[in-house]
Amino acid sequence: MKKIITHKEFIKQIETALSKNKKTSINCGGNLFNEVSSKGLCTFYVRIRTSSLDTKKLLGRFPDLSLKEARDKANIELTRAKDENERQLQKSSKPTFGSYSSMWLSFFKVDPNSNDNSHKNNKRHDNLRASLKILKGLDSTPLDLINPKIVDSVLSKTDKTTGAKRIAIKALNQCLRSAVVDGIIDKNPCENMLNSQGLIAQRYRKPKLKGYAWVEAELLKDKFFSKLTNEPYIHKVFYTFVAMTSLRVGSASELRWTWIDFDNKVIHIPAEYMKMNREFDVPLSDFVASLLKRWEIQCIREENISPFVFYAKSSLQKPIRLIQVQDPVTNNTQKEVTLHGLRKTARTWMAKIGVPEMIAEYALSHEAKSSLVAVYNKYDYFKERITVMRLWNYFIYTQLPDEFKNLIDPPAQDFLNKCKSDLEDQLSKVALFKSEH
DNA sequence: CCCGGTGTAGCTGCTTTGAT
DNA sequence: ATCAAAGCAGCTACACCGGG
Repeated sequence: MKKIITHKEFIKQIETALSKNKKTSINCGGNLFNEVSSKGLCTFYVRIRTSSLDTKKLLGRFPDLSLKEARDKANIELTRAKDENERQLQKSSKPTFGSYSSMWLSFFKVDPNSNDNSHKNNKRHDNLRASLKILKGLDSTPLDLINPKIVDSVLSKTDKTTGAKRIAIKALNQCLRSAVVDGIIDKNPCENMLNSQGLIAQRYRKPKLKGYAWVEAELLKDKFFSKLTNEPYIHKVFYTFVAMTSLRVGSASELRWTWIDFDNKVIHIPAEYMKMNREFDVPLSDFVASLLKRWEIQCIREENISPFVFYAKSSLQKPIRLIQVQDPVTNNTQKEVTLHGLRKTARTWMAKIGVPEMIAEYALSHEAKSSLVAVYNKYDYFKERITVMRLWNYFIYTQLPDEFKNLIDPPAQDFLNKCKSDLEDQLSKVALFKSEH
């Protein structure tokens, strides 16, 4: 290493260099040197040499900048370069996203020889693999250099749908979270990539939905039933059943013939098939009874003997897959109605015809508003619900197109008349109540 | 190559808990 | 006593896959 020269020596060298009228370099030691140009400009430079680069950086000109000042400046630059280099070295020691993610992914691969995970399959693994494929552009990036901006630029180059990209970001986050736990990176900069309000987040965020879609009861015919007239028999029975009983689709899909008591006019649903593990009795109206009876006869005629009222296509021993009945509804109604939304429809209608809050809530199998009431009030309003259900089912019946009405034995005319007058009575009571206030 | 079946993620809305 | 946040269970959407 060149020894550090003194101020006196430096001045002397500058003078000789200037007199030469020729480009000369004066080495001042410690990576600092001064280049004297042919035109007499004396410029200080510091040489910065690390593993990745070898360059000189301009510090200033003599005599504006003294030798001492230049040396101080040079030292600052050198230490900064050294730090930078160390960070770079550290960075490059981190594994790349490609290598880490493939290791991470292999964890989800189900080992067929292990009897521990016999209930699993490779769906999850395959889905994650698909997401990582979308992020292939990140494979050569070290883990600690991944940030939302880079992810965004990689994603914008692919032609996948926004939904697929969003899922890819979720997968990326899961992977990076694992990397944090493994101690490879300190934090995941993409953690809030989908949650924050930034421009990048907005590009991938899912538009918020306003609850489950539903329509007013009066629109059920046009917006729901009429759009499903071409569905198979079993689906039509399911839709009518769900609309009339206002059960959750999960409970309805599990319905077994043994739960239905035609004699006592009740459907008894065991606790394990209801939300919150509460057993639930549904009053069986004449409409629903007829609907189910005719369906049962049809099943026997077609020799589809199943413990389930709504059985799966794949096996008579399995309940119907919800997606089977769900998809036609979402597709045919242009997402204006969902099966769960029918409960809202029923609840709104009941409020409109003046059914007391308590009875309506029980009809939908909701817990009483106050837990104190729930503890002391064991009465389940079953008797009252019989009437409510009869009126609601009569109303649904009036909403059914012919293709659905055919599923039910034509009720006796005087029964229909009674339902009609009962409903009108109830409506007039509400009208009176309204007019007095 | 399409159609229907499948598991999972994320979301919704009810229920419970906790704070005032 | 009241209200809002957190927790939880169920619902829908999504992407994939295998069989026709």
